[in-house]
Amino acid sequence: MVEQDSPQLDSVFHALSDNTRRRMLRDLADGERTVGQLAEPFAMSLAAASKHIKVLESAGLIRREVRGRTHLCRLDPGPLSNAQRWLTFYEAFWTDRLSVLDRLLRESPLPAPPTTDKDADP
Amino acid sequence: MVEQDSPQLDSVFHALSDNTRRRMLRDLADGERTVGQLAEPFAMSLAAASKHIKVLESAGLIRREVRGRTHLCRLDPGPLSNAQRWLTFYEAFWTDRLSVLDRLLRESPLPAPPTTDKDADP
DNA sequence: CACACATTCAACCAATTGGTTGACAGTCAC
DNA sequence: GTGACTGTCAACCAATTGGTTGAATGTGTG
Repeated sequence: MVEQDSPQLDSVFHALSDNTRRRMLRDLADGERTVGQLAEPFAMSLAAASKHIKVLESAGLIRREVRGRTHLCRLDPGPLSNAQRWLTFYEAFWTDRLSVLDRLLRESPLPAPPTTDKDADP
Repeated sequence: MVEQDSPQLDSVFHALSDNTRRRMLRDLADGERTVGQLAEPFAMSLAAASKHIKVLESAGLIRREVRGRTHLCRLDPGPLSNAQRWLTFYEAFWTDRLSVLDRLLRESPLPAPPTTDKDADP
Protein backbone atom coordinates (compact mmCIF):
# COMPACT_ATOMS: atom_id res chain seq x y z
CA MET A 1 0.00 0.00 0.00
CA VAL A 2 1.28 3.42 -0.88
CA GLU A 3 2.97 5.09 2.04
CA GLN A 4 1.10 8.20 3.01
CA ASP A 5 2.46 11.50 4.20
CA SER A 6 2.62 10.94 7.93
CA PRO A 7 3.24 14.53 9.04
CA GLN A 8 0.34 15.63 6.88
CA LEU A 9 -1.92 13.01 8.42
CA ASP A 10 -0.72 14.14 11.85
CA SER A 11 -1.73 17.72 11.19
CA VAL A 12 -4.94 16.90 9.34
CA PHE A 13 -6.27 14.59 12.02
CA HIS A 14 -5.11 17.03 14.68
CA ALA A 15 -7.00 19.82 12.96
CA LEU A 16 -10.10 17.64 12.88
CA SER A 17 -9.83 16.68 16.55
CA ASP A 18 -11.46 19.91 17.66
CA ASN A 19 -15.16 20.63 17.29
CA THR A 20 -14.62 24.32 16.67
CA ARG A 21 -12.40 23.61 13.71
CA ARG A 22 -14.78 21.00 12.32
CA ARG A 23 -17.61 23.50 12.50
CA MET A 24 -15.48 26.04 10.70
CA LEU A 25 -14.90 23.56 7.90
CA ARG A 26 -18.62 22.95 7.83
CA ASP A 27 -19.30 26.68 7.42
CA LEU A 28 -16.77 26.83 4.61
CA ALA A 29 -18.54 23.99 2.86
CA ASP A 30 -21.30 26.52 2.24
CA GLY A 31 -18.92 28.93 0.59
CA GLU A 32 -16.06 31.28 1.30
CA ARG A 33 -16.03 33.16 4.59
CA THR A 34 -14.03 35.98 6.13
CA VAL A 35 -12.14 35.38 9.35
CA GLY A 36 -14.73 37.39 11.22
CA GLN A 37 -17.59 35.38 9.75
CA LEU A 38 -15.87 32.13 10.70
CA ALA A 39 -15.34 33.41 14.23
CA GLU A 40 -18.87 34.73 14.71
CA PRO A 41 -20.69 31.55 15.81
CA PHE A 42 -18.22 30.86 18.62
CA ALA A 43 -18.15 32.20 22.15
CA MET A 44 -14.44 32.93 22.09
CA SER A 45 -12.21 35.85 21.28
CA LEU A 46 -11.36 36.70 17.70
CA ALA A 47 -7.75 35.90 18.50
CA ALA A 48 -8.67 32.40 19.62
CA ALA A 49 -10.72 31.82 16.49
CA SER A 50 -7.85 33.17 14.45
CA LYS A 51 -5.60 30.55 16.03
CA HIS A 52 -7.99 27.79 15.00
CA ILE A 53 -8.07 29.13 11.47
CA LYS A 54 -4.30 29.05 11.46
CA VAL A 55 -4.32 25.39 12.50
CA LEU A 56 -6.65 24.59 9.61
CA GLU A 57 -4.45 26.54 7.25
CA SER A 58 -1.30 24.83 8.48
CA ALA A 59 -2.95 21.48 7.90
CA GLY A 60 -3.65 22.56 4.34
CA LEU A 61 -7.40 22.27 4.79
CA ILE A 62 -8.18 25.89 3.97
CA ARG A 63 -6.63 28.64 1.93
CA ARG A 64 -6.92 32.32 2.52
CA GLU A 65 -6.91 35.23 0.15
CA VAL A 66 -6.19 38.63 1.60
CA ARG A 67 -8.39 41.30 0.06
CA GLY A 68 -7.61 44.60 1.64
CA ARG A 69 -8.28 44.28 5.33
CA THR A 70 -10.42 41.16 5.04
CA HIS A 71 -9.04 37.63 4.85
CA LEU A 72 -11.24 35.37 2.74
CA CYS A 73 -11.01 31.67 3.52
CA ARG A 74 -11.94 28.72 1.36
CA LEU A 75 -11.95 24.98 1.76
CA ASP A 76 -8.98 23.18 0.29
CA PRO A 77 -10.16 19.63 0.64
CA GLY A 78 -7.23 17.77 -0.89
CA PRO A 79 -5.68 16.67 2.40
CA LEU A 80 -9.08 15.43 3.56
CA SER A 81 -8.97 12.95 0.72
CA ASN A 82 -5.73 11.59 2.13
CA ALA A 83 -7.35 11.17 5.51
CA GLN A 84 -10.32 9.51 3.83
CA ARG A 85 -8.01 7.14 1.98
CA TRP A 86 -6.30 6.24 5.22
CA LEU A 87 -9.66 5.46 6.80
CA THR A 88 -10.88 3.57 3.78
CA PHE A 89 -8.28 0.91 4.50
CA TYR A 90 -10.16 0.08 7.68
CA GLU A 91 -13.55 0.10 6.05
CA ALA A 92 -13.11 -3.59 5.48
CA PHE A 93 -13.15 -4.10 9.21
CA TRP A 94 -16.57 -2.68 9.80
CA THR A 95 -18.15 -3.76 6.57
CA ASP A 96 -16.52 -7.12 6.01
CA ARG A 97 -18.26 -8.56 9.02
CA LEU A 98 -21.60 -7.68 7.52
CA SER A 99 -20.45 -9.08 4.21
CA VAL A 100 -19.29 -12.22 5.91
CA LEU A 101 -22.52 -12.55 7.80
CA ASP A 102 -24.50 -11.83 4.68
CA ARG A 103 -22.62 -14.43 2.69
CA LEU A 104 -22.72 -16.99 5.47
CA LEU A 105 -26.47 -16.66 5.49
CA ARG A 106 -26.44 -17.29 1.75
CA GLU A 107 -23.70 -19.96 1.89
CA SER A 108 -21.48 -17.82 -0.29
CA PRO A 109 -17.67 -18.19 -0.39
CA LEU A 110 -15.73 -15.93 1.98
CA PRO A 111 -13.82 -12.94 0.56
CA ALA A 112 -10.08 -13.16 0.14
CA PRO A 113 -8.14 -11.23 2.79
CA PRO A 114 -6.76 -7.88 1.63
CA THR A 115 -3.03 -7.65 0.80
CA THR A 116 -1.08 -4.85 2.44
CA ASP A 117 2.42 -3.42 2.60
CA LYS A 118 4.34 -3.61 5.83
CA ASP A 119 6.02 -0.87 7.87
CA ALA A 120 3.83 1.93 6.70
CA ASP A 121 0.59 3.61 7.53
CA PRO A 122 -2.15 2.25 5.33
CA MET B 1 -27.65 15.46 8.11
CA VAL B 2 -27.61 13.43 11.26
CA GLU B 3 -25.74 15.15 14.04
CA GLN B 4 -22.70 13.16 14.94
CA ASP B 5 -21.20 12.50 18.34
CA SER B 6 -18.82 15.41 18.67
CA PRO B 7 -16.86 14.22 21.72
CA GLN B 8 -16.37 10.87 20.00
CA LEU B 9 -15.10 12.57 16.86
CA ASP B 10 -12.82 14.68 19.05
CA SER B 11 -11.24 11.62 20.61
CA VAL B 12 -11.15 9.54 17.44
CA PHE B 13 -9.43 12.22 15.37
CA HIS B 14 -7.14 12.97 18.29
CA ALA B 15 -6.18 9.31 18.51
CA LEU B 16 -5.43 9.33 14.79
CA SER B 17 -3.33 12.49 14.94
CA ASP B 18 -0.29 10.58 16.13
CA ASN B 19 1.80 8.35 13.86
CA THR B 20 2.59 5.90 16.64
CA ARG B 21 -1.07 5.25 17.27
CA ARG B 22 -1.86 4.95 13.58
CA ARG B 23 0.88 2.37 13.24
CA MET B 24 -0.55 0.48 16.19
CA LEU B 25 -3.91 0.36 14.47
CA ARG B 26 -2.15 -0.86 11.37
CA ASP B 27 -0.54 -3.69 13.30
CA LEU B 28 -3.90 -4.62 14.78
CA ALA B 29 -5.35 -4.80 11.29
CA ASP B 30 -3.23 -7.91 10.88
CA GLY B 31 -4.74 -9.49 13.96
CA GLU B 32 -4.82 -9.25 17.71
CA ARG B 33 -1.71 -8.22 19.53
CA THR B 34 -0.51 -8.08 23.12
CA VAL B 35 0.51 -4.75 24.61
CA GLY B 36 4.13 -5.80 24.45
CA GLN B 37 3.85 -6.73 20.78
CA LEU B 38 2.23 -3.40 19.97
CA ALA B 39 4.99 -1.58 21.84
CA GLU B 40 7.85 -3.52 20.28
CA PRO B 41 8.33 -1.60 17.00
CA PHE B 42 8.70 1.73 18.78
CA ALA B 43 11.76 3.33 20.33
CA MET B 44 9.98 4.37 23.50
CA SER B 45 9.37 2.95 26.92
CA LEU B 46 6.66 0.37 27.53
CA ALA B 47 4.89 2.91 29.73
CA ALA B 48 4.77 5.42 26.88
CA ALA B 49 3.43 2.82 24.49
CA SER B 50 0.93 1.81 27.12
CA LYS B 51 -0.28 5.41 27.23
CA HIS B 52 -0.83 5.42 23.48
CA ILE B 53 -2.80 2.19 23.74
CA LYS B 54 -4.93 3.81 26.40
CA VAL B 55 -5.67 6.73 24.10
CA LEU B 56 -6.80 4.31 21.39
CA GLU B 57 -8.91 2.45 23.91
CA SER B 58 -10.49 5.64 25.25
CA ALA B 59 -11.38 6.61 21.71
CA GLY B 60 -13.11 3.27 21.33
CA LEU B 61 -10.84 2.18 18.51
CA ILE B 62 -9.53 -0.92 20.24
CA ARG B 63 -10.70 -3.32 22.89
CA ARG B 64 -8.56 -5.31 25.24
CA GLU B 65 -9.06 -8.68 26.82
CA VAL B 66 -6.96 -9.48 29.86
CA ARG B 67 -5.75 -13.10 29.81
CA GLY B 68 -3.60 -13.77 32.84
CA ARG B 69 -0.69 -11.38 32.68
CA THR B 70 -1.12 -10.53 29.01
CA HIS B 71 -3.50 -7.90 27.64
CA LEU B 72 -4.75 -8.83 24.19
CA CYS B 73 -5.84 -5.94 22.00
CA ARG B 74 -8.11 -5.96 18.98
CA LEU B 75 -9.40 -3.41 16.55
CA ASP B 76 -12.85 -2.05 17.26
CA PRO B 77 -13.43 -0.14 14.06
CA GLY B 78 -16.94 1.19 14.69
CA PRO B 79 -15.85 4.72 15.60
CA LEU B 80 -13.67 4.85 12.50
CA SER B 81 -16.81 4.50 10.45
CA ASN B 82 -18.15 7.64 12.12
CA ALA B 83 -14.98 9.48 11.22
CA GLN B 84 -15.27 8.13 7.70
CA ARG B 85 -18.85 9.30 7.47
CA TRP B 86 -17.83 12.76 8.63
CA LEU B 87 -15.15 12.89 5.94
CA THR B 88 -17.47 11.52 3.30
CA PHE B 89 -19.47 14.71 3.53
CA TYR B 90 -16.48 16.58 2.13
CA GLU B 91 -15.80 14.06 -0.59
CA ALA B 92 -18.00 16.09 -2.85
CA PHE B 93 -15.50 18.92 -2.60
CA TRP B 94 -12.58 17.03 -4.04
CA THR B 95 -14.52 14.88 -6.44
CA ASP B 96 -17.32 17.19 -7.50
CA ARG B 97 -14.92 19.52 -9.20
CA LEU B 98 -13.66 16.69 -11.33
CA SER B 99 -17.22 15.62 -11.99
CA VAL B 100 -18.17 19.15 -12.91
CA LEU B 101 -15.17 19.48 -15.18
CA ASP B 102 -15.85 16.10 -16.68
CA ARG B 103 -19.47 16.89 -17.35
CA LEU B 104 -18.73 20.35 -18.66
CA LEU B 105 -16.48 18.75 -21.18
CA ARG B 106 -19.32 16.46 -22.19
CA GLU B 107 -22.02 19.13 -21.92
CA SER B 108 -23.79 17.18 -19.17
CA PRO B 109 -26.14 18.83 -16.62
CA LEU B 110 -24.56 19.90 -13.34
CA PRO B 111 -25.27 17.88 -10.18
CA ALA B 112 -27.73 19.27 -7.64
CA PRO B 113 -26.07 20.75 -4.56
CA PRO B 114 -26.19 18.53 -1.46
CA THR B 115 -28.72 19.43 1.25
CA THR B 116 -27.42 19.74 4.78
CA ASP B 117 -28.62 20.47 8.30
CA LYS B 118 -27.45 23.60 10.00
CA ASP B 119 -25.68 24.03 13.34
CA ALA B 120 -24.18 20.59 13.39
CA ASP B 121 -21.10 18.77 12.25
CA PRO B 122 -21.76 17.05 9.00
C1' DC C 1 -6.06 62.90 7.61
C1' DA C 2 -8.23 60.84 11.42
C1' DC C 3 -10.92 57.24 12.73
C1' DA C 4 -12.82 52.71 12.13
C1' DC C 5 -12.39 48.06 10.75
C1' DA C 6 -10.28 43.49 10.23
C1' DT C 7 -7.04 40.66 11.85
C1' DT C 8 -2.69 39.22 13.77
C1' DC C 9 0.78 39.27 17.29
C1' DA C 10 2.91 38.83 21.78
C1' DA C 11 2.69 37.72 26.34
C1' DC C 12 0.45 35.27 29.64
C1' DC C 13 -2.00 31.35 31.86
C1' DA C 14 -3.93 26.77 32.80
C1' DA C 15 -4.52 22.43 31.02
C1' DT C 16 -3.07 18.77 28.25
C1' DT C 17 0.15 15.86 25.87
C1' DG C 18 3.87 12.73 25.32
C1' DG C 19 7.86 11.14 27.00
C1' DT C 20 10.84 9.22 31.18
C1' DT C 21 11.92 6.46 35.47
C1' DG C 22 11.07 3.65 39.32
C1' DA C 23 7.57 1.44 41.94
C1' DC C 24 3.70 -1.45 42.02
C1' DA C 25 0.24 -5.14 41.02
C1' DG C 26 -1.39 -9.31 39.06
C1' DT C 27 -0.21 -13.61 36.91
C1' DC C 28 2.75 -17.51 35.57
C1' DA C 29 6.51 -20.91 35.79
C1' DC C 30 9.68 -23.61 38.21
C1' DG D 1 6.86 -19.71 47.59
C1' DT D 2 10.01 -17.19 44.92
C1' DG D 3 11.46 -15.04 40.89
C1' DA D 4 10.16 -13.67 36.32
C1' DC D 5 6.96 -11.70 33.28
C1' DT D 6 3.48 -8.40 31.72
C1' DG D 7 1.75 -4.16 32.10
C1' DT D 8 0.04 -0.09 34.80
C1' DC D 9 0.64 3.70 37.87
C1' DA D 10 2.51 7.89 39.86
C1' DA D 11 5.48 11.53 39.72
C1' DC D 12 8.15 14.27 37.01
C1' DC D 13 9.47 17.12 32.98
C1' DA D 14 9.34 19.76 28.65
C1' DA D 15 6.57 20.96 25.00
C1' DT D 16 2.26 21.94 23.12
C1' DT D 17 -2.45 23.46 23.09
C1' DG D 18 -6.25 26.53 23.58
C1' DG D 19 -7.88 30.29 25.67
C1' DT D 20 -7.34 35.49 27.27
C1' DT D 21 -6.02 40.53 26.93
C1' DG D 22 -3.99 44.48 25.05
C1' DA D 23 -1.08 46.14 21.45
C1' DA D 24 0.14 46.38 16.75
C1' DT D 25 -0.48 46.36 11.77
C1' DG D 26 -2.55 47.08 7.37
C1' DT D 27 -6.51 48.71 4.91
C1' DG D 28 -10.81 51.32 4.04
C1' DT D 29 -13.98 55.19 4.80
C1' DG D 30 -15.83 59.73 5.62
